[in-house]
Amino acid sequence: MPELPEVETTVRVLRPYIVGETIIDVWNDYPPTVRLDIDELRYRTHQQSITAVHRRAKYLIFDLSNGEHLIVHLRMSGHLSVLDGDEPRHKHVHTAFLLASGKELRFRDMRKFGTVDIVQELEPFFVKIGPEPLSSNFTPEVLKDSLKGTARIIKTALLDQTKVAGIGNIYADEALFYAKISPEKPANQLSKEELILLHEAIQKVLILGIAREGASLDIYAKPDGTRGEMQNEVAVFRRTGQPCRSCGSTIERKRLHGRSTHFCPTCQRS
DNA sequence: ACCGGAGCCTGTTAGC
DNA sequence: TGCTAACAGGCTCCGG
Repeated sequence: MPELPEVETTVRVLRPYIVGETIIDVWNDYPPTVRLDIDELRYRTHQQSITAVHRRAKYLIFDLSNGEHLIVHLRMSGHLSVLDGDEPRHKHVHTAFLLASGKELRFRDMRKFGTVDIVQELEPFFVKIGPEPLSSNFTPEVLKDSLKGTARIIKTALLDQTKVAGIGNIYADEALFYAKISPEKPANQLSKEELILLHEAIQKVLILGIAREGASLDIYAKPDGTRGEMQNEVAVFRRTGQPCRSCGSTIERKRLHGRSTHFCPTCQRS
């Protein structure tokens, strides 16, 4: 489940291997991944060099020399790597960008939920996406504005990418734990103090996640195949039945709107 | 305008 | 032990 820290880690590890490479062809054996006609993608990326790689929300963005932007979303099981073209493709690779150097940017995706897109302008593509939680523009006031319009429970609101960008199930649970807020509290009922705590907690867990190079709980790994370390530092996520590291209470799990939610019933009372 | 739920996938795990 | 069913979860679409 790549979330902001996992995508950011992918960008950082990939960058030195991919910037300066030139795309000469695209291979694909599962068309739904590519959100446009495959021949059009091939045409628009042909002989384009990759000038930069960056991230917005959970999307990876490859800037091309013609000014266009290749956008990849890893969704549940996506993984990007740069390998020699003569190495056999893993069976879950469904899209590959053939590079002039003979290498390939390979998109492995067991669950096939991932997407590849290309746009001329970034802004329209991200028009519905909420603020970047690690940008200097993201303040407790911005978080308050994002949440004031919704009576949904805070756990669900945090997963809504139009409210705040980049948070998924792991970091939502972790942030709510550090902010000592019940996942079931209505988002628009958070006090000013709670908004400040939640803002701080969101940044804390995302920064820690990036520092640990992501959480390899299931199949997430860095582009070079090595694992992140964040799974060793989670406070509540998938720690059901284990003692809370703060108060010793037993961590509970509850299904909220179809998402498993982990929390400490003592620390996260209100 | 907003919300909840189904659907998309397949490897792993739980349960009979 | 061997099978099936449930589960995992980000995002889009659809209906209320």
